[in-house]
Amino acid sequence: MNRRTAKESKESILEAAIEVFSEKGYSQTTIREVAERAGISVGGVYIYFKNKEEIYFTLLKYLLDEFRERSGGSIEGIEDPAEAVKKYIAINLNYAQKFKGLILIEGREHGFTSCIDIKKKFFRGQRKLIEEIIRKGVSSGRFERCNVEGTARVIIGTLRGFILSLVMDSDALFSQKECSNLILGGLLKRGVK
Amino acid sequence: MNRRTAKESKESILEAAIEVFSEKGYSQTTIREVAERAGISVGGVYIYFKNKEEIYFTLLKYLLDEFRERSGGSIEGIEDPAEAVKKYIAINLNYAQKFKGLILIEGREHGFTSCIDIKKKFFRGQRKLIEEIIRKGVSSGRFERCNVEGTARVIIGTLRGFILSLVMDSDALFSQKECSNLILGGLLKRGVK
Amino acid sequence: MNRRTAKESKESILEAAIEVFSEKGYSQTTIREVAERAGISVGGVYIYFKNKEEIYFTLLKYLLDEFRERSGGSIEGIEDPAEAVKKYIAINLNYAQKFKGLILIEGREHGFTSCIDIKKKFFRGQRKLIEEIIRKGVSSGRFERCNVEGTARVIIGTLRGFILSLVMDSDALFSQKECSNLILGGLLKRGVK
Amino acid sequence: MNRRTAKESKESILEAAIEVFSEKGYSQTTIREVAERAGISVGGVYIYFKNKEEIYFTLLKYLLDEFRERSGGSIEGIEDPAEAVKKYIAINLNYAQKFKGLILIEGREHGFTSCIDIKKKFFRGQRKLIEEIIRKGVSSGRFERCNVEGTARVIIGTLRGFILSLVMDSDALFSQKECSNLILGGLLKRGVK
DNA sequence: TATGAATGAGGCTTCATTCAT
DNA sequence: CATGAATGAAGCCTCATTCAT
Repeated sequence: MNRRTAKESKESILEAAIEVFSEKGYSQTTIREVAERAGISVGGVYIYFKNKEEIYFTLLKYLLDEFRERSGGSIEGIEDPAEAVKKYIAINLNYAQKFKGLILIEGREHGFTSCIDIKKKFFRGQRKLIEEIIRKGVSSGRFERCNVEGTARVIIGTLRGFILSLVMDSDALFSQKECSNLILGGLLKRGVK
Repeated sequence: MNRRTAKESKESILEAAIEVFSEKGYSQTTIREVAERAGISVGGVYIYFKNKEEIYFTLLKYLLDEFRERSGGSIEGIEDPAEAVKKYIAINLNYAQKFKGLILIEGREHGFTSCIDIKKKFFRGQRKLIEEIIRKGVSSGRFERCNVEGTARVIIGTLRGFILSLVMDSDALFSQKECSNLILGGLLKRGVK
Repeated sequence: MNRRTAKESKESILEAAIEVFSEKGYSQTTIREVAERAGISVGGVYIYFKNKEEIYFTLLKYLLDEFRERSGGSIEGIEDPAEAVKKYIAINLNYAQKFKGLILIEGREHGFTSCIDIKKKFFRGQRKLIEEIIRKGVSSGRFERCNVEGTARVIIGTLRGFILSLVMDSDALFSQKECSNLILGGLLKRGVK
Repeated sequence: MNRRTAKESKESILEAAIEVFSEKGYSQTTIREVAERAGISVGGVYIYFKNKEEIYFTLLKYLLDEFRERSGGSIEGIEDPAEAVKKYIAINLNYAQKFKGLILIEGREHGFTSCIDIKKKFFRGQRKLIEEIIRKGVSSGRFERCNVEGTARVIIGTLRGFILSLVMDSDALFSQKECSNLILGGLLKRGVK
């Protein structure tokens, strides 16, 4: 018997699940492996979660919520929109490095509507955050006038791409600095028409 | 019975496999379904391919090669580096829309070393392509001076992110134009220090 | 914590078990559900019963005993054997309606020797009861001369069939009256040789 | 590999399934055992049947159909309604002895609507058969005037009870003769009352 | 080559039973 | 006595792969 409390057990399962899902993806993750890493029996997992999907869903929800809070909080006080963008990028990349595969990769491998919904909501929220920054940047004159919504979408996409890169070629990363530079400055020469 | 030549059979399997892998991902794809869509028997598939992994590998190789050729060719003659970037982005997004899931998503779901290698090589090649464009842009004075390698990496990452977005929220796409605008122009106001 | 005495606990488990076994059959009944309906913990059940089989066995024994007493008692004073048969049929059908599935259905689903024995003994007892009635009927001239044992067996079988019908097609029941009529009067025309 | 044709395999599975379901009931029957007795692998069973339920359903349908045909056929030509009843009883008991548990017992252990429907239809059909015999017997003057539908219901129930007895106390059977006697003649003395 | 029945390992999930608290 | 987390065996089902034809 294990002396852990129910809460501890549940958490150890979730922690193990983060690891395994991140390493192997949803389909390749077996409950057995999650259980082993969590130091619990296979049946024990089912005390806390109805099924594999629920583990994934719980995890996803938890991580997205945490990220939402964290990213929202860090940016709040920043006046300079360029700084806010940099900060937002930094948080994203750091968080992603930590929970690699989990957050952004899986998405079509299993068609869980619940997951799709929660993700859409999350990305919509993030887009609103970026849009706010851009809008502030534009009205303060720091940013070029642009299609705010489209640009926000592009930035979100960009960051996802970064994270994907993190996952796939774990060696060949690019720096946050280059990333911020590109997004803020673009490729074209200043002053050139 | 069957009129198809060996080559035709093999190709029909690959075509079916593209479809199914794209729709369902690697794990969720069954040989049976591939065989059915290819109009061949289950056993027949194993005449042409050693196993599931080899189908995936062959497919990946084929698509990456084709893309490499196509993207290389389209850009070759373009003088204006900004145009070349736009063109490159357009090709990427079009191609991705066609073969969605296949190219970029799967990759960690199964740890096939062969696939990892081939992908790394591909992305390295693409990066070189971009680096070349950027370098040309910088030396011609059209682009800002910048860390060429880092920037290329970022652009590649960006495009992956776009493609990922295509796959995940198939509704909420952004336009190629916004994408090009951001990459070329950045957010910051022109002429501003 | 719990105010119940041991006896109360045990009884509440048995009551819950009657319900669940009747509703779902032996195999589909889970200890968890019995425990829940009894308002006790899973482990608590095992304080009072060695295992699932023992619960079933105890229950069966209890119900058969109760029925034996009840049916024996009701018939005892009745002089007219036809009335006694009617009464016996009525008691059977009423009791069955109450504990439907339990008594008669399960029985082969699990091969518990203990249960088989107890059932055989019960049915032997019931047969003796019927035989007694028939014998009395025959010697008093009310009943046709017949193979008493065989006829008793048939009647017992008949009643089981009724009860089975009760369980299976809970809508399409037949009346106690028709049942008594058939058993008492048969199909053939009176007076006809 | 097995040389059997698909049809042979499917049949051997069904034959094995009849055996095991009859012996153990639905819940206690494992696919593994059915497969073993059929001389096929576990996976092989699923080539021919979607799942356990489908095996059961197929079997049930087959047996009911066969029985329907057989019993209908045997009775058809018989003029004397009393003979027809005897014959019907004989067929029922013989058939039941052969396929014991399967046909009539299981029914609530699993709540497969498909099975419930098919059984109801079957029993309705059988009832019509009996009703026809009784009606003929009554109009020809051989049988007492009676509630035809109710009586048919009782007879069907009676037979089910017999079969149940067959299954449960496999030793203590009663004879077909006693059964026919009771149903035809009843207990009450001829000419009395 | 081509077929498709067959295999069997392995995944998910359930549940009777145990045991530390 | 009571709890309920934990165990682990066992069941159903899937599917990549093989092989007799």
